[in-house]
Amino acid sequence: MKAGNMARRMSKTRKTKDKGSKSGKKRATSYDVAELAGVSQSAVSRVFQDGASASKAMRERVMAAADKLGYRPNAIARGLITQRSNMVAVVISKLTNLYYPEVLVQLTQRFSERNVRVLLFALEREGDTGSVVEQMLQYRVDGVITAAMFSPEQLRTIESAHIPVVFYNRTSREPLVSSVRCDQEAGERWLVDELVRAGHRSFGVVEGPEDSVVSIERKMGALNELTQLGITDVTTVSGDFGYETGRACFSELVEKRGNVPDAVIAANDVMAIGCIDEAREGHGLHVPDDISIVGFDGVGPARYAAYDVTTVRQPVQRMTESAASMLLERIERPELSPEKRAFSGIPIRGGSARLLKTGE
Amino acid sequence: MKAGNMARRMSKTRKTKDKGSKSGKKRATSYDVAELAGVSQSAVSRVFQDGASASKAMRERVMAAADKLGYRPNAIARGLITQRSNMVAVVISKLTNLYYPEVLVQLTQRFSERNVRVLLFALEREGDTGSVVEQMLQYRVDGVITAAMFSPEQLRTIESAHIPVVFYNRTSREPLVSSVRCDQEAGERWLVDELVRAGHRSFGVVEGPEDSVVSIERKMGALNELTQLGITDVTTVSGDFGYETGRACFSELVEKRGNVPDAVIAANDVMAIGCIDEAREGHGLHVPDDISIVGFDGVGPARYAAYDVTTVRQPVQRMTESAASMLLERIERPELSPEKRAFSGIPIRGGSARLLKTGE
DNA sequence: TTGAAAGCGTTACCAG
DNA sequence: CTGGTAACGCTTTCAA
Repeated sequence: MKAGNMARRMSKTRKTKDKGSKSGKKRATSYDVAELAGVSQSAVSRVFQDGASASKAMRERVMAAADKLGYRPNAIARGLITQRSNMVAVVISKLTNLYYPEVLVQLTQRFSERNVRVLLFALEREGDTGSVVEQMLQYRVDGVITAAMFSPEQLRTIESAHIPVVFYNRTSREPLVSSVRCDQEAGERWLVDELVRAGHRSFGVVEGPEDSVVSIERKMGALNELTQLGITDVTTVSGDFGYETGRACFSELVEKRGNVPDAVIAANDVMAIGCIDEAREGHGLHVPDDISIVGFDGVGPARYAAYDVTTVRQPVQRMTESAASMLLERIERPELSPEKRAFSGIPIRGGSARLLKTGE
Repeated sequence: MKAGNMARRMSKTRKTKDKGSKSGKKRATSYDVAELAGVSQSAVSRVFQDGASASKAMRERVMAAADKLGYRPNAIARGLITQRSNMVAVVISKLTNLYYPEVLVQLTQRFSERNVRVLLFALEREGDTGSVVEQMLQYRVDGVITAAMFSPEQLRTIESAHIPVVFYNRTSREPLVSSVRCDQEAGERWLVDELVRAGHRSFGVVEGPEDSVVSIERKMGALNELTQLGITDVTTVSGDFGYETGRACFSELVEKRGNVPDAVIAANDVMAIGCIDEAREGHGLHVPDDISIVGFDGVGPARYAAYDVTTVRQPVQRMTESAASMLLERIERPELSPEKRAFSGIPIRGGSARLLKTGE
């Protein structure tokens, strides 16, 4: 029973011999450090842990040996024994509104601060989720944040592995999953209310890709509120969240109606900008005198002087912060029940819509 | 010597007993599958490998058992024994031109296709590289793609761990590192040449953050070519790649000069757009009749009708593809020497600059 | 083709 | 506080 371990230590010893202190071929292990420091391997392990018990003298000897050898604890090996990879999966797809590059960066930073690494998955089509699920499970991620949809079956697969999931701006019908989202219905309601208050009566609605949940939420939010207010002159067309289809949609809208509506509600800022350009160039209209155009998101270009889009900004910072902590909490305490958080968007009164002054 | 292993198998057996086929508490291992299939653990391992030798019968038995148990090979354990994590680090920073959200997505997809996972690192400040290096080494990534700078010392640290590195749009003075970049000097040269050919004689140059290598390359590319052509009436101001500073820079430029230059060369499209807005709104100028303004990157907003920026587009697709394959090649064959690839940008003649017609 | 056994580099547990 | 030893879940010889 001891033989095995002796053999191991011997082989270690051999390895250490045939390498200099720096440029050796294989990376140093805790055994190498232990040997150099003249202590046990367990001691080395403890020195590199958080709540470890190690005397000051020990700590110093070990540290000295460690950085002489360029030793770094192997996170892979650690993950194997602790059953914690300290990695979370972040899933995005083409349909994910990447007009916020910050989302990814901020999420990563939030996790970094808490000593958690991010394994990034990008889906070509939304349908690729299958292999992604497979991969995250193989890599034993501790949790998942997804801005893409998973099928109920995939969700069950993940859940059966006891991996907590947080949806980002994707509300799932499943009641038992956690999510963080911007309250898009409320945002659309604000936009519609303001437009109607200012006298707009006929509307065009430009929706995004048919399979985007975000787009559907926004469209329904707007349509419901319009109905609520008794507005029936509403025409809907759909694009893909991109600038070009924004332009195309505007023309299609006008053609379909046979006239220009009082206002256009676009599913996002980029399409709103497309609409503005097409209204101006393609139809000689003045924005907002002839027509009001509003978007959603509050991305950078919406603030460019040429557009100054009236929109609702997503509180990205708070959303990412929230998503990260919800996930980490659930990793720490798996018994926690799912939770859905919705953040209100921030209304922005730009020059692209003719609204009443605040307080009027 | 045998005792240890017996104990192991016994404990496995026990575990299997107290769990149903699906909702058990712990995840199934190859031992569990082996037992259920009535074969050895090695056999299971082989079935889940690529070039393995396993009879058809065996394969079927094992597969059946495996998905009854919801078994998935543990990539962490595999990495430990094979010394290959199949993960690469991708490093970005705030200064990284994230106006291309695609870069990250495409890189990730390129790696995915080749069965390699991406570990994402985002730096708050460029200075944070220290802990990032530490983390990538701890996680034993097989390679690194970085769009942030590393100090020579950090570079040596990584190299001494025999981890190949590819720089993305960061040329390093070090001759021994691989890199993929857009040839920004050439791009700026094209812009300057076209402007001068069309009669522009006085210039403003708007550079980005002082510590951004990309910005410096672009500025130097433009200044050198201007000098080359004998143009001396050049004023330089600097911003931070953002829209607001683009606007501020334009005003600063005019104030500093006491007049309006014939053309402005901005370090990127976003600042060019800022300049255009400020020229129009702040100074009542007409673009391009009163002044020509050019940018760099070829981002989406540069194509919006209100700006139509004359610019040079980076061939993002080819660059990411190239970066990914360069890195994977070097992971496969560590003896390969470093290589630097520069891709020409794609000139775009937009309406923001008064240029001669092609062929004139 | 198959199975037994030895690691991979850690942490966890248990005596001293 | 310290050291010895058993996992963790896999791949990889080496015999059979």
